[in-house]
Amino acid sequence: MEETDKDSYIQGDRMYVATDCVIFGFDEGNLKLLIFKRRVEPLRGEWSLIGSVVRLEEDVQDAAKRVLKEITGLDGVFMEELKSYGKADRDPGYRCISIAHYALIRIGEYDKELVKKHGADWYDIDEVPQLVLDHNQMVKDALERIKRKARYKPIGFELLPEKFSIPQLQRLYEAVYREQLDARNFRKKVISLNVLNKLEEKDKSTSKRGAFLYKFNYVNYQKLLRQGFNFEIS
Amino acid sequence: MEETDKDSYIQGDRMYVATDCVIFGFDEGNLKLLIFKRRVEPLRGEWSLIGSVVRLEEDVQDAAKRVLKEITGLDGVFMEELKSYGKADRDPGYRCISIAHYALIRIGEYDKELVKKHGADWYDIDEVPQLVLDHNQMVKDALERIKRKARYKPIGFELLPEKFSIPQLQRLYEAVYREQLDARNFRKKVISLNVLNKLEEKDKSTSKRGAFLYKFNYVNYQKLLRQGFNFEIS
DNA sequence: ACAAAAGTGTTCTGTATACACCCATGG
DNA sequence: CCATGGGTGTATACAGAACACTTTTGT
Repeated sequence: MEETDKDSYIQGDRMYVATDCVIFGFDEGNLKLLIFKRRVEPLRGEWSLIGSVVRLEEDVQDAAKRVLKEITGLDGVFMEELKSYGKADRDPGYRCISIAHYALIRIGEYDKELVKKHGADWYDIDEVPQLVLDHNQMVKDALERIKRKARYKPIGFELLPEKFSIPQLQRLYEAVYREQLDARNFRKKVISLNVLNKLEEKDKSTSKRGAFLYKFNYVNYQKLLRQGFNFEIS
Repeated sequence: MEETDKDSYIQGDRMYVATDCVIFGFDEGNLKLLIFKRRVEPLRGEWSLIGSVVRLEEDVQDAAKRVLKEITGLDGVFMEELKSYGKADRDPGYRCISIAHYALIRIGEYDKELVKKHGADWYDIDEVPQLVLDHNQMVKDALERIKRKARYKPIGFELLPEKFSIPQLQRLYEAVYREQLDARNFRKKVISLNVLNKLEEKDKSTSKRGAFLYKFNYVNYQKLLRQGFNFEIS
């Protein structure tokens, strides 16, 4: 389990390596963060990112994937190393460095039972409570990272369902950049990249008229990547 | 010492945390890398990045700084975390993850005695020999990082002496990007950023006419950072 | 019929790019 | 006097930014 691993190891004379996951989702126009309330000492009752000690025989990256899977049931989603948190005094209990990772998940697809069972919950990114240790810093760093990353990688598609409308995509970018975008310019830009396949279907959930749905075209995206391109949108 | 720390700790039942430093310099139009030849087992005689185990009471970042200082005598130079290398089998001897860092140093300023004493040497970035473990991968990753970083931060100034000419700066960018740049456009671009103070002096080392020297204006650079800007040069 | 979101084009402006010649100096 | 690298300006193309109205349809 995410918390017990760590706790069962407490000793004062050695270094522990852990990983903590900053898990983002997107829903109803808001960027969300998955956190959980600790049920065991130390720090019982405090909000925390989800993490675990890295096992001796386990790749660090695999540990992060394991954590994500344990709490959301998901694998194969976008996940990347953020950075390490290695201050000697970051954890008052024992010497532990954390290699933080961040993940972008489709908020419709996670395993709700599992999340509930672990006492985890989604928080709007503006309403994240105080977290244990340096976890708020991790969230801040991860946010900056995805903001920057969105400029050269189409990060948004990881967070949306398979079929999505252009206004939906725009709301996502607005949530990440924290600014309003011009609908005409936005549409022009994303369509010009040639990585969207328009479907016949419409999404009628947000308007009477309905917005056409699109799918992300991974083949064209690969081509684009090879050429090098700029996804800057503002 | 950079190697002995690690070696004196060998045990099979625990996780070690190390740091390895990718140290770049720039000289005579070439980007260079500082590496050293191991003098003790294991892997005696092999080329390696410079690294050390992170001490129990030491911040990871401080460990990286310590390593850099031990071998070059420098501190206060630009140094940043690259990423972690956490494969369970990356080091056949024992379980050790490495938090790699990269540094950009002024090649005229390091302590030559110290470097020599450690068996270290500068290699042209195109002529780096095979290194131990995953160190070649670290170098490759660091190179990609500085290439990308150069697009939004004026990374070049860390590698040049305090006073430098515009052609010198251009050669540095050419070495990092691995492509020829147009001298007129390059000059136009860097001057337009308003972060260079022109001096009266000239550098006559590369031409008879001499090229005016400049200093980097950190105050204006801070202003620029606040506005957000694009250092893209090509 | 009206409210509410989706969808559509054009103009302007700034910036990146391409490109060729004169300048200053030491030898 | 000439070889070598330093320094300068202009024209063109392209991409980002600003901007307002029509369409659709459920209620």
